[in-house]
Amino acid sequence: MNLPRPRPGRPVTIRNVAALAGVSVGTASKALNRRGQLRQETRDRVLAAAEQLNFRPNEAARSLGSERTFTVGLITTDSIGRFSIPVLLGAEDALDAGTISVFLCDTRDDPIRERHYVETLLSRRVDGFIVTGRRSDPRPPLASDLPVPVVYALTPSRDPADCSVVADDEQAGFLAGEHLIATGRRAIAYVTGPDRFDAVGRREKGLSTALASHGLELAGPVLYGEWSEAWGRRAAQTLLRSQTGFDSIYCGSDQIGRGAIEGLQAAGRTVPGDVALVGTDNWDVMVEGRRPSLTTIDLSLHEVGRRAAQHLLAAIDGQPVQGLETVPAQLIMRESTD
Amino acid sequence: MNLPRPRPGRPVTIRNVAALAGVSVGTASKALNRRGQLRQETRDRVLAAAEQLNFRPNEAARSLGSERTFTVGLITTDSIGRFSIPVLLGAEDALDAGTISVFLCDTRDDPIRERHYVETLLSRRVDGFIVTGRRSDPRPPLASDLPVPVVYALTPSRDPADCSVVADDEQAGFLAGEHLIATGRRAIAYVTGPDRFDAVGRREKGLSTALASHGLELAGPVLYGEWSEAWGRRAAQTLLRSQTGFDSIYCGSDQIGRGAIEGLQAAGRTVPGDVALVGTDNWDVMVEGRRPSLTTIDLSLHEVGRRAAQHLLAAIDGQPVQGLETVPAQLIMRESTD
DNA sequence: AAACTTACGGAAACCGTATTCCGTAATTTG
DNA sequence: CAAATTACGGAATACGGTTTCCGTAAGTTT
Repeated sequence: MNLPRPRPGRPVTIRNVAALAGVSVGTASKALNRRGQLRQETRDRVLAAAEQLNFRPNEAARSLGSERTFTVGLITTDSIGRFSIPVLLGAEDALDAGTISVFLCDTRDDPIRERHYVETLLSRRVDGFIVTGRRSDPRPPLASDLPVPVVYALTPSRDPADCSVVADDEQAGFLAGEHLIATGRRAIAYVTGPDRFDAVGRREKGLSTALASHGLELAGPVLYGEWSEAWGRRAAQTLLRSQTGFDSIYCGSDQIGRGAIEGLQAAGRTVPGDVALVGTDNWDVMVEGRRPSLTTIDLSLHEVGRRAAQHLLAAIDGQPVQGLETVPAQLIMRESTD
Repeated sequence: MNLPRPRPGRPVTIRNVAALAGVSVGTASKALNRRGQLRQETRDRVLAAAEQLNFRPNEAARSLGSERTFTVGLITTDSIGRFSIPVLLGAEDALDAGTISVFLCDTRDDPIRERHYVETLLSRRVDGFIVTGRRSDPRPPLASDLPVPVVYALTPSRDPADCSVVADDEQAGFLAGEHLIATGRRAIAYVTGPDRFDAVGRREKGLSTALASHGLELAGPVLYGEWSEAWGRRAAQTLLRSQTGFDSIYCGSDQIGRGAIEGLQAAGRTVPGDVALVGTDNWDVMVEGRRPSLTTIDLSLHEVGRRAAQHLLAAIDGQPVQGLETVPAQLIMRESTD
């Protein structure tokens, strides 16, 4: 056999363990992986040797034989922003259970970087990809004919055959509408971001559906603007100046919601007394930053990430899922509605 | 030679490339890596074959021979929060230049998870670790006698021999003080977070130094509280009620700063007319959310991450750096000071 | 006690790539 | 034109594991 002694400064190999335990490499491997038929005494001897040398098997070497690397690539297009973080953490939750490690890559919306990362990760033989981004608008597929499965989280693929997990924007609008109606509001306005965002339209649809089912219509035209507090403030003023009668607002983000609260209060209106408000995102800092705290719709991004990771694991396991999955949103009630 | 044809559904190997090009594996390897002495025609033939088969060398296999994996572990203790993100992005910037991939692990402040991740990443033979967290208080070293270098970013190691890169809290306080004095303020109050945070004390020290150099002292006792807007509001009221004369406040976070602005305005004071304010963190959403926008101290966390990664690269390269490095903060002037 | 199982553990092949060494063919030199 | 270089590319080996195959020794059966 003639096995080597540990070389200082270099990682301990299974050969060193085998040498110390006085067995062959093959036997050592079996002992460490609880395979094959070995005497208990032999197993123990090997395990003790491994322990003593602080042996850690080289995953790269293992994966050479075994098809899988237990590694996935997580590609985010938006610099790890407010939206991708919960998705990322949710994904980590699910992957962790399978003791899978995550390569994180941030493309910063640059297709060239994206291409480069995909290449790099393919060289590392990741078992699959999760792709996420800031917006819920569809994006082009990562690449055609990749050798490993891909799941899109939050930002779906434009190809309907790909597996995508997204938030339920339509239901978000619906929940907001139902809640406001249930708490006695009848004249609901909708203040939101730029209308080029798909989410903006989908939420309107859900909101309108809720209203229609009670024989109501939106109070005034939809107010499109930016996703900012400043826009929320201005929109509130606009609403007050216009002759639109309204007793509540559904806001497309918590930032808009917070701005709207400020705008209303500055004009002497009370919340929720005169006007009730529902935001979107459940962003702690915005929602709790000011009195009254903001009732909001939580889009369950953590769950979006978790489901995406689960689908990826299934696909890696040979059980791919196709098409779009929508994760339910949740209403979180706070002080801005009653 | 007898080389195999590509097996469908399995990654293309260098053998397949060699077979297609009609050369041996060794020759194919040389051609692909621009090594050895080969006829140009042969190189081209191999490269063409690789191209045609869409060959990507297996990094795991490569790293088996070569000491290095071009991979580092990034361990964050705080669920990828507001503070670790810029650090992380800065690190990515620096690592990207070396085409190094990043394993991201989030320990969620759990030492057991941390231990587990370290083991996992060591098995994957990462070339080094970057450790980051939420607070600037020192933490215990990642582990003793790790076989690879570690650099701490933002959160320094308790062992002074370790390499840590941190923000300059003392200078942050100093800059705030100098700026307020330069703009004509003489009575500066300090509203901040819990005094168990090291950063709180260090900023006070810097602030006091600036004041002392102009023959001034802090206006009233330091107001310790939470890192929240609510505390900022309350602290403003407290200051107004107390008989402390003050014409400006240095706030330990932008959230506190924003709350303070609200508190002052609610009491009829103008900012910066009656009271000037400087915040800390340069958190866009807080700083720009409300008029007047907030002058603040940017702790250069992105740079902290970048430097940490650079030190790690150097250490991996055999040029380790020991001890603490402090990255300068920057004053960002906006409307809350004049 | 001879024949047959079973338990145990070693040898060897394999995973994908890089590298060292060496033989052969082509080219240059005397 | 023979001898000495040089150019080229194949074979072998190493990297760190896992797995298959097989031989030997021990235990069981009749």
